[in-house]
Amino acid sequence: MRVLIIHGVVKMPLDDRKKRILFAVVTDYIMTAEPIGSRTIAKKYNMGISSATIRNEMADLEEMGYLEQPHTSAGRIPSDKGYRFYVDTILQNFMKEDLSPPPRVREEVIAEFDEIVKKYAKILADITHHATVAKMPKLNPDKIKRLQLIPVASNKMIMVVITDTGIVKNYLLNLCQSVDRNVFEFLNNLLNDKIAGKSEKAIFNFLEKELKDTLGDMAFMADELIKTILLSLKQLQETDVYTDGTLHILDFPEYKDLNKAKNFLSLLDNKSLLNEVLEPVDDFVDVKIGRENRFEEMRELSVIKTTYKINDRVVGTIGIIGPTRMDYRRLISELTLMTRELSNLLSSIYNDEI
Amino acid sequence: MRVLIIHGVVKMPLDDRKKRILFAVVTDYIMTAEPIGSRTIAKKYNMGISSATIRNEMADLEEMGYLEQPHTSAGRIPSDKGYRFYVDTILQNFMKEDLSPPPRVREEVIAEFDEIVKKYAKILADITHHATVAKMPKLNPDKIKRLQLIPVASNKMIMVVITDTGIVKNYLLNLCQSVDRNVFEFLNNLLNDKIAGKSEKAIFNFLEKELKDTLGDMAFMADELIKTILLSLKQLQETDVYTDGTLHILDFPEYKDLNKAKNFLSLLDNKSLLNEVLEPVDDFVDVKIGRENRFEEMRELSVIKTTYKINDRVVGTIGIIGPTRMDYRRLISELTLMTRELSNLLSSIYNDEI
DNA sequence: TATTAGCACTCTCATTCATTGAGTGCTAAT
DNA sequence: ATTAGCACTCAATGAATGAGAGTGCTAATA
Repeated sequence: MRVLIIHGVVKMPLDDRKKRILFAVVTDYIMTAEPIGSRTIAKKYNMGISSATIRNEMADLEEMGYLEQPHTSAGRIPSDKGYRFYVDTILQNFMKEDLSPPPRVREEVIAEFDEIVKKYAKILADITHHATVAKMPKLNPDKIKRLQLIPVASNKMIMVVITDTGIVKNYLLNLCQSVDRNVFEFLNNLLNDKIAGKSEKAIFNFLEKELKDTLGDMAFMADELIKTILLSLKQLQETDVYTDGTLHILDFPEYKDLNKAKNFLSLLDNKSLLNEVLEPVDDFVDVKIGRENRFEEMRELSVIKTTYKINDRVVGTIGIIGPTRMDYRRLISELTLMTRELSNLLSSIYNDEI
Repeated sequence: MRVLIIHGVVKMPLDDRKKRILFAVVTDYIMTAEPIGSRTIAKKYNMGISSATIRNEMADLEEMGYLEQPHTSAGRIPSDKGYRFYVDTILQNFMKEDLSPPPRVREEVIAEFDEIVKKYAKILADITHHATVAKMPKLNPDKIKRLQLIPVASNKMIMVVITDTGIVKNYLLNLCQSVDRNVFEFLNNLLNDKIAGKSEKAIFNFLEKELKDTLGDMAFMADELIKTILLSLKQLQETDVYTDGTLHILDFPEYKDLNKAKNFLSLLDNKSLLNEVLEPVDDFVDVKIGRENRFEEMRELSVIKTTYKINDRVVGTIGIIGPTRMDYRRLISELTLMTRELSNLLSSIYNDEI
């Protein structure tokens, strides 16, 4: 445990009574969104001490940075540091608890990877009444499992790219000449030989040097093929961010101010920022409170996030985002449960055979 | 022209002076969002008549239903009927104008159909500062162009469904037994023979009666195939609605009230309602003002929409949605221009050869 | 020494009230 | 038919006010 030494006096950061008062402030503020005063604490959370004593303790807590006062004659509210203390305590308790999930009945699914993740993000938003964010996997080129060209007209074909997590992307190719149908098998074999499962470097090498020669009298389609394959590589490495339940934030009293609401909603529209926010963590669950977030725009927001996996391999992140005043205990619990289920489901579908 | 007969007196609905006053009110209100009074009109739009005369005319216009008064001592604002008159006049003028579009440089595109439409909806939202809505095509089963099964593991395969507009859907199939790779050609030929381009009835017939027999010793995969094909048929007939620029509405003074804003945003989240709202029209451009919309929730909203096409075949709808106070003239113009471009682009990519 | 009661003080919030200003309808004059 | 003039209406604004909740400090108490 960290110890503060001030003026030569060894001082434990928080004695038990301070801790209880801090918790009372945090939990009450989470519920009511109103600053809470010494008298209220004394009455509501019967502590067995008078409001005056609590007043003194609160002054201490404020000095230590755990509490803040919106203005002189208001009650106190938790600071980021206060929430942090609260969350750390909660997380410790979570760790101790038995985390084996009540396994739910698995539903029948035929859906794309993204659809499944989106569905879970939606459910999570529904049950938590918060905005949720999900990040879809980013893939390495060597995760390409198969490439398939499908003819759709004499001078058009569709290229389907399949990755090891079953993600499918497709691209329409317009060719300047017609292609005979029976060359497709040759092309498909060629592409799968040279690209599927190969490293980015090997793929580039093949595209630059070998492809044109190998194609022989079909060299006219080389450019279109190269362009499309490069595009697909680029797109596979783009991560997709999905949000749901964004309108829930309008129910929070902190966003009765339209401008604040607008800023938050804009932020939730900013996919590239969310993408960074959702960088995977290897912790059990990661909580960033207020200014702990790297972005200035998020100084009044908290993010609870965790990763979802396929057979213990991290493939994406899912999170909850809201004002710093949030019910961390409940949300952490809901998030971890949903994520565990999602991971189970994905693992059972996209098992390592694919 | 329609004529009102009241108490035996033949009365033209709007003489020229009334028309000019009505237009002044509409255009001013569109800009300022403030009720406008007789004196302001007299000064700002120098009509050559006094405010008192305008006052009398406005009283008439109100009686006729073209104007409304928010409260006794406020100015007037246009009613739905007033906007309707304004819009009809505008549309007449639009019809007369030369509508040949200034053809822009066509950019290089490799993207899916949906992506292109979304991109145009986004641009439209950006330039109009309004929420835009786009409806993607709904497809008939007989528009399936190709079905392709792609093996990805011994007991897994992906089914790719391609329609005549290049829409690609894909489904992962989990089989209970392994399938030898060289049966795929047989399966692909079978499916394309029996399903691609066929009517819904013929497809059902094939799935129910022929499939199992034809498969022979691969009958074990029949159920999975049937399930997947039926799902894809269902999904192809689902229309997709996409929205963009929804946050622009928070800039309108009518949505400074958080509850109104929330209702509007929720409505824009309601895909199935938007889907109905965007039912295609065969008009040049369709404007629904306030209560002209079939939905009670939209009584204070207007929708401007039109269809986009591939070679004169309607494939989807794109629209602008906002408060009844909107700049109809400008928005109609922007919408029609963008839509014409979109149609051109789509026609050039998905020409009838596909 | 730690706690508590008591009190003066601060600050927000809701309410009230008067004022202002834009707009109207009506009437009488042009 | 048009306009000037006037009394009237109503929403919006801002100042004044009081209530209420909370604090910090001091002195009394266990």
